[in-house]
Amino acid sequence: MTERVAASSGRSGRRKRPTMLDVAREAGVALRTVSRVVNEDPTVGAQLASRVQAAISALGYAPDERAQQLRRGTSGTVGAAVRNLADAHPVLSAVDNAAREAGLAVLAMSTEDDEQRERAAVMSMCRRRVDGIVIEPIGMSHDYLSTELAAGLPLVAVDRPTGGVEADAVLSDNAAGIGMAYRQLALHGHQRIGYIGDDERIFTGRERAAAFRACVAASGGPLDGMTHPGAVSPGRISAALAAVFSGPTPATALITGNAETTIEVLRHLGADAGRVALVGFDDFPLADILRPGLTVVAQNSAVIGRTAIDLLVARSADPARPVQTVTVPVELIARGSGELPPPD
Amino acid sequence: MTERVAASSGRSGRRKRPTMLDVAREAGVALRTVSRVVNEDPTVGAQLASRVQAAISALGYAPDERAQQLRRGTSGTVGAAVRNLADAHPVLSAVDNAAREAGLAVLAMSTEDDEQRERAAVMSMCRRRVDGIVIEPIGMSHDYLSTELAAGLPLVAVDRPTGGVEADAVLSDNAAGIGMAYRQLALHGHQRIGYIGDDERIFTGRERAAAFRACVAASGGPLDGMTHPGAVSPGRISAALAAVFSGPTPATALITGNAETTIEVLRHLGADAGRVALVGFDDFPLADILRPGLTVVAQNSAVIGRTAIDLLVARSADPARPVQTVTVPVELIARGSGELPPPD
DNA sequence: AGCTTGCGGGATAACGTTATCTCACCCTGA
DNA sequence: TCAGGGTGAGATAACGTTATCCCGCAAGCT
Repeated sequence: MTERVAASSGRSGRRKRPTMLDVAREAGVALRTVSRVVNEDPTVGAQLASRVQAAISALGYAPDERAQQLRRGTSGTVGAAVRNLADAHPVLSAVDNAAREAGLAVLAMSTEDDEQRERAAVMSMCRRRVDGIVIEPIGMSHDYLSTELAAGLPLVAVDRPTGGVEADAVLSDNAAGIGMAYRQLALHGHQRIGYIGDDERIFTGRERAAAFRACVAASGGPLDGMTHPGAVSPGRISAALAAVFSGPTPATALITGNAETTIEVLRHLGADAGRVALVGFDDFPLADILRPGLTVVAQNSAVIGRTAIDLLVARSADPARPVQTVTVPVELIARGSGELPPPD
Repeated sequence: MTERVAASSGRSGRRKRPTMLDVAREAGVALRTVSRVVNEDPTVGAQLASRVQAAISALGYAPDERAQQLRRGTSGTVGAAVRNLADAHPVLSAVDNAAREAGLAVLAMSTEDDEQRERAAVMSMCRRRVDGIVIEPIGMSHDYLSTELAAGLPLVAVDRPTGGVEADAVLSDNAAGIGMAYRQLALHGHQRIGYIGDDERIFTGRERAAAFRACVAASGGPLDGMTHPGAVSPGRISAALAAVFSGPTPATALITGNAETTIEVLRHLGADAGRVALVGFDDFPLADILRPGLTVVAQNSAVIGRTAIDLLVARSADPARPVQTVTVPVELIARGSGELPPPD
């Protein structure tokens, strides 16, 4: 790592920031008048206002939002406790946009799929007195939030419901998505379809595996050895793949339960990836530049994010409104991999 | 979108949050004593402390961090103004982790590559009195920050330097990266190499294009028609590709100047992608599952993020220290696409 | 002229915390 | 018995805003 020290001698040390009082003195008016100008109170005269404005820009004054929040009692911020900040997160982006339109800033924190970190992040948000929290729940139990909820904290769960406490939630239609994937493969001649997905201890893993089993049962297909939920680790994926594609009646097609699994499966299939019919739950960037293109069940992140903020704002306005769960439809995007015929 | 209204009657309305004074009354002690207990001041007696603790948990009290910040004069928060929140952002993740270890929370805001939004985001952070800002600069000029910088705001630019004001910066070694890419292709027999990259109005686009030209000049190769900087739009990429691969001496290999360009190029190449030698600047998830695997020049996001926070903390401790620019090495990851031989 | 009205603008008290100062108290030593 | 120190805990003043109250002043009315 190369370090280059610039010629400049740096800054002039930390001066204290100008406060409203400084502006008032500079403009020769009372403190309260500066406040009025900042808040565009129409009762202040035009030439006096411009004098204050001049003082504001002369001093480079910017109001301290913490003090405003403290005084006003509202923070204008929503917390977003998301699983991951490193990977693509279209829902967070949608939340950010919707929040901005509602005049709210977003305090995003990563939970890294860790229950302790989720709790730490959420409690930190509470201490900051955010106006609401959007959470991708990790843990099974969110009892630690019951006091905050009772105090009126608007909380919206995204992707999975909260456990132990009642809160608004925005979920994707997991069962419908699995159904779409299954029907698409069946439509293209597949009778033996395998499923590899997330751990059933996780809500989405549970819902999708259950939906898959229901599809198989409904179509009268063979059930045993076709459903493989579990943690996303290279070893387990490899074993699951071996199980699905071996035995007397090997699968001819595969449904993967989330993006991570899909990618790990593709990694294992390697050069064979083009030969097996595959539909993945979750779209991801670059799914379209694979050969063949990857057929996916895509969640509608934009709608999910916006709905989450809508629910947050609604609860904020009326803390007593009934708890609501919104299910957002998913969409099948056919790109080729799900339309491959069986080997025969 | 399906809506389901749960049976529950919702919450009990918004109660006011308990304050330190409430705890003091509950425990029958003075306000100041509660503060001492919260801050683990050892001068408070054991049984009194436990009595206060009991009152705290009975009331579900959590200190108001805004008031603490106001009083203490520090916010324990760093702002992160990043280009994008929707796509993968390993640097942000590294910043988040490093900041957490330093006891700082991260207020992440997206600038969406928009100069106005960058400014709005940064000013909003300033109003929140963050202890420092990590920024991926968008605009050419950051003069609007000069007052804040003079007031001692620690500012660290990441990926690109700030314009018009002096600030610490963490940059990748763009020239070395382009050099690595060029040498790798030359090593595998390529003599005519093309470059498609970002607009030269953008710092990284400028640096990388310049480095590429220097490589070509140094190896005595043909320069004209080989360097194609510009905005990343499907139309321009398509035109650039046509230009590079046509004419009397078409290129046999390609360097792409950033991840966006790489992906757009792959999209255009389609089935031919496996036939052209390609090295991309920037690694991205899934680059390894393409066929052939994509050879890339990878930036060290983890080091970049950590260094940014280190610089921030250092400047916070000593506002007068000289401005510093740290250059982080890049790494070539050979996965196949950069090792393809020329067609002959 | 004296009174009301309206309006621009100033003093002051919150908001919830922490820092400084003060004080009451207990224990020790002479 | 009393001085002296150390210790635990309370009163009070900030931090930078905004909200409430109030006042001075000019104009319009009788």
